[in-house]
Amino acid sequence: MVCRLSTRLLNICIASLCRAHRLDKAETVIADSIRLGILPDAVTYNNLIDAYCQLVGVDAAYHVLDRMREAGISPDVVSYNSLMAGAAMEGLLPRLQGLFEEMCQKDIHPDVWSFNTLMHCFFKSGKPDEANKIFWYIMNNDLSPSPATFNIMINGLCKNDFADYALTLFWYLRSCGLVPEIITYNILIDGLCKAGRVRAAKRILKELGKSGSAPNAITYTTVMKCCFKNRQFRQGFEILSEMERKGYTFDGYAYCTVIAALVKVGRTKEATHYMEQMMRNGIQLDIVSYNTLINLYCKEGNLEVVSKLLCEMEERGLDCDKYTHTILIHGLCRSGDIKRARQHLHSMNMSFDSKLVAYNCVVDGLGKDGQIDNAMDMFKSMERKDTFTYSSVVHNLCKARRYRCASKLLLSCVRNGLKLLDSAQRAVLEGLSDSGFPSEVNKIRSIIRIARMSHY
DNA sequence: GTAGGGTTAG
Repeated sequence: MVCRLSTRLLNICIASLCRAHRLDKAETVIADSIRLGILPDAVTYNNLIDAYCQLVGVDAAYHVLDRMREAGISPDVVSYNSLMAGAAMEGLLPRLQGLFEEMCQKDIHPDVWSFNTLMHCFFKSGKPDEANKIFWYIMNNDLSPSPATFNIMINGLCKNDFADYALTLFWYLRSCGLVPEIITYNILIDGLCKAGRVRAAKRILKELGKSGSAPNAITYTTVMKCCFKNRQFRQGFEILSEMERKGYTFDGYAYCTVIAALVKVGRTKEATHYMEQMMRNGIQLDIVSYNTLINLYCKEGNLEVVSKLLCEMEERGLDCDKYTHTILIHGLCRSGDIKRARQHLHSMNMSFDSKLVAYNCVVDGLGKDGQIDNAMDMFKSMERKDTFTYSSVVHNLCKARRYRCASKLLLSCVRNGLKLLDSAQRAVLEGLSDSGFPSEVNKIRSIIRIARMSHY
């Protein structure tokens, strides 16, 4: 009895050390307890497996499984579920499948958690069909789906362009005896917003209001972000005020959303206010918050603080990502230092897709600097181009009054199934008509109309 | 004891 009670105390202690990321200390406590005759049980090891997965990696966690067996304790479904969650977190689908098989071979029956994790990893690995199969396996084999089953499905479907299917599942959920959670609403609202289905998202938000459960800070951040993405800044900032009025706690996500939006509309003073508040509230900066702050200081032209932040990141062992580089390149272009921007772009050791936005910045920077031929050269050298690449070049060609060249690009853009930004399209059409090519204008208009129809 | 929100180009 005493020993069992002590093991429970040991587990409470280990759980709290793991939460505090103090793995070394947890190991010392376990070793000391064993010396005192207090033996760890399955819960102790499962806690440890979970912590190793999150803090070190699934391989390190697997060693704990070996130690568990050596201590005469059989790993159970929780041990395997934790390991599989670790593999899913690292996106290691084959590893997860291996663990799943190993578990079945050892006659440990997978539960709905195991299947949920498998489904999640299939989605993460870009295999929505496989995930869908698992979902229907759960449904058809009476494995009692949990709310998480639906959350993972709805999230995965939204992120893989199946927003309609996600909506259907949302309405279907109740007939399985489940009630949507706040997470379910948040996932769906975000998914629909990102799919451009703002009206459907509003309907779900209304549904949340009717459900009796309250939106949380994540709901607010999600909806706010959706407004900003659609350039509805006024509405977005109204949601911000409401969030403040109602006393919601801001975390790093909320602060970064607000700061980035304020920077985008040029309200850097207010952005600085929120940044200071974020610092005062002791929010730990991660790579995304550093990028947000670097962007703010770039916009203000305070390059001294930018380099200070970069040093700080390095000291803390945080690597610059594509966003950091793109923000810096954009900052250099804006300050008129196109040469350094180009150098920085070429020093980026990443895939072309990760560099696309940075390329767009430099192409635009060259055009704005009056180097339209250099801009065209860079444009031609690009492996892939998007709406922004075309729009920026077209805009700059119009500025240089090279309307014929701009209209050719506009047409090739349409042929590639891309839409030019309205402002760029207008610039071409107005330019052509002003410089005496009205028939050209009509031709382009009808080609655009036909292209749009064929895309529907 | 899973699952959700944040950063770049116009």
